[in-house]
Amino acid sequence: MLSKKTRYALKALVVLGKNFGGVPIQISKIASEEHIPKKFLEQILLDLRNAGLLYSKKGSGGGYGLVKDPAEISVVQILRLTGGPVALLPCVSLNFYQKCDECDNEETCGVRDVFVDVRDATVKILSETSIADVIKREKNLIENYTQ
Amino acid sequence: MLSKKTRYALKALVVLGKNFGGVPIQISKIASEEHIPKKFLEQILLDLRNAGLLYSKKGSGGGYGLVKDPAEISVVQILRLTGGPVALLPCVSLNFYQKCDECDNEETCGVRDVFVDVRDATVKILSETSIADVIKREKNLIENYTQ
DNA sequence: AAAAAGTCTACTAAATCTATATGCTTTGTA
DNA sequence: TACAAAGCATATAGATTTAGTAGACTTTTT
Repeated sequence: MLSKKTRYALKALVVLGKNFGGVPIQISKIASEEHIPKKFLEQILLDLRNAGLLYSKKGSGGGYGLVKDPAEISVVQILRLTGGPVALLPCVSLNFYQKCDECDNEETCGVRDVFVDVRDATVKILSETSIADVIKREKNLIENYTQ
Repeated sequence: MLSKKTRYALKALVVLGKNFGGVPIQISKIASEEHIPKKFLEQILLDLRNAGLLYSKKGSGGGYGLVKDPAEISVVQILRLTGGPVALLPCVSLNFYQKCDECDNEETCGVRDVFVDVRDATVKILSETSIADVIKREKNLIENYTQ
């Protein structure tokens, strides 16, 4: 399961992605639109800023904006920045690997082998999907929904 | 991430799967072989028994065994029995669905749409993989490893 | 100067997960 | 028949993680 932090980050990035190229958007605006606790969102956006994904502007008329084109930001990147492992087992994680306590030899673990496949399938989808793609999907869904 | 409970269950089922058709295996044997805390494993196997997956025999010479052929037990089934959602978002889970607190309309949520795809890919792999398949994978890994 | 907005750190509350403890029941066997 | 082996069942404790809150500070604009 993704953490709330990750979900909130994705939601916020979609908002910022739609606004790419425009004037900065305030935390409080994103928070109220997306029903995210403001102080929590503050921390999250700060992390994303410190990771170089967002720029910020203080003072009146300030707020946050994307540094890069939303087409250049993949969903998997956000999961890794905000949450942690994409894999379902620590011994299978590419970026948050941890040795399996109970396995004598994880090279020959059949369970692990299955979850390597799951990880690969998941990473494939999430690395091929950008914030821009999420926005496109949303548009398509809205079109078909109101028909 | 899978819980320890789920991992332990899978490990235990692999042991029991290899033994399918033989005499019952004791909790303590599985626990020591697989480095699983015995009392914890007790609870887990009890759950699997109550779910109809295992039979048990009390008293001397007792233990646990699979009720069904390991080829008939899918990995996804074990996750659902022991852990919970396979999906990465509650609003996307087939068996543990929960409404998204922050979404006004989840039918048109682009983020959700992406994680439906991820869920489908994961469920496909894990429902096509049985305990027998895990055992086969293990055998293949061992063969290639010792070469 | 004042207000708007982000920055930073610390803390707390709640939930969940992992594991342990204790006593009970059933079954086989000496 | 007694005893030991093994599972059954429930309660509880400890640890960890997550989610959210608080408060004081800095920068920028008007």
